[in-house]
Amino acid sequence: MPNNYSCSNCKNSNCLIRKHYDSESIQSFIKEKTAFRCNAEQQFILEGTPVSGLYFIYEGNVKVYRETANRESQIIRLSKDGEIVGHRGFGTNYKYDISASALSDCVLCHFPTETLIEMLHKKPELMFDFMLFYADQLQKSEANAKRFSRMSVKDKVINGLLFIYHKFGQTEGIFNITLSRKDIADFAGTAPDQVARVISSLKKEGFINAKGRKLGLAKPDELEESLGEDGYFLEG
DNA sequence: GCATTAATTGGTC
DNA sequence: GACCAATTAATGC
Repeated sequence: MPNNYSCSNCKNSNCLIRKHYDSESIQSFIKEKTAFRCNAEQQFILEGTPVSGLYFIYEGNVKVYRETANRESQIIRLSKDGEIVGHRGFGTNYKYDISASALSDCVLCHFPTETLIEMLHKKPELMFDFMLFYADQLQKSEANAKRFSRMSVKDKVINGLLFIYHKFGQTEGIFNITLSRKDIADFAGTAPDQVARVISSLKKEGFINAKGRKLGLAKPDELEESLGEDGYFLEG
């Protein structure tokens, strides 16, 4: 590899490839991996495009989304270091059914489909980890579907903010991820102006920190309690 | 600093 | 609660 984004330098303990990369049997496959930089806002998977393989986030934050006919978009997942992107299309689909863009400057690793398939056959432990991963994703996506029905706009937004808080954390009271109001809206399943309203009311109640456009939670625990019994969910 | 773009607020259905 | 318009704030150059 021409750069230093090799698996041996990788610090993502949650990466499935990283976990098995010492194994002799898959060395030759790992050499086929390509790593590349992706600037913030840049799209690297376009819905409807032929599946080329699987992406792993070496570094950075990414959004996975789908665009509807009238140019509305729905964020399906927010992903960070070590996570897999494009797995829905892997194996069976000919085309990607989602789009993906970088939310920050990223480094992405890419494995061609054939390479990965051969590698999975060569290394049953890796195959097993992938199976667990897919099962977990399925479970989460079902939990996710539950959330979307019957929840007020305010709760959707609060839920989204709590999710961001838990997944990405915050430093000095500000989220470790940059999201526009539109991104938050697309993630929570509402419109940006609704998000703005909820945020401004939360600000008045002292639940939110703001630095310019960036946000953070001031009292996450209390905010979490303010959601009803079945309000909060955790997904990965 | 200024121009561009995003966020916010208010109003209407 | 969705949609639109006007104002205001933040950011990039």
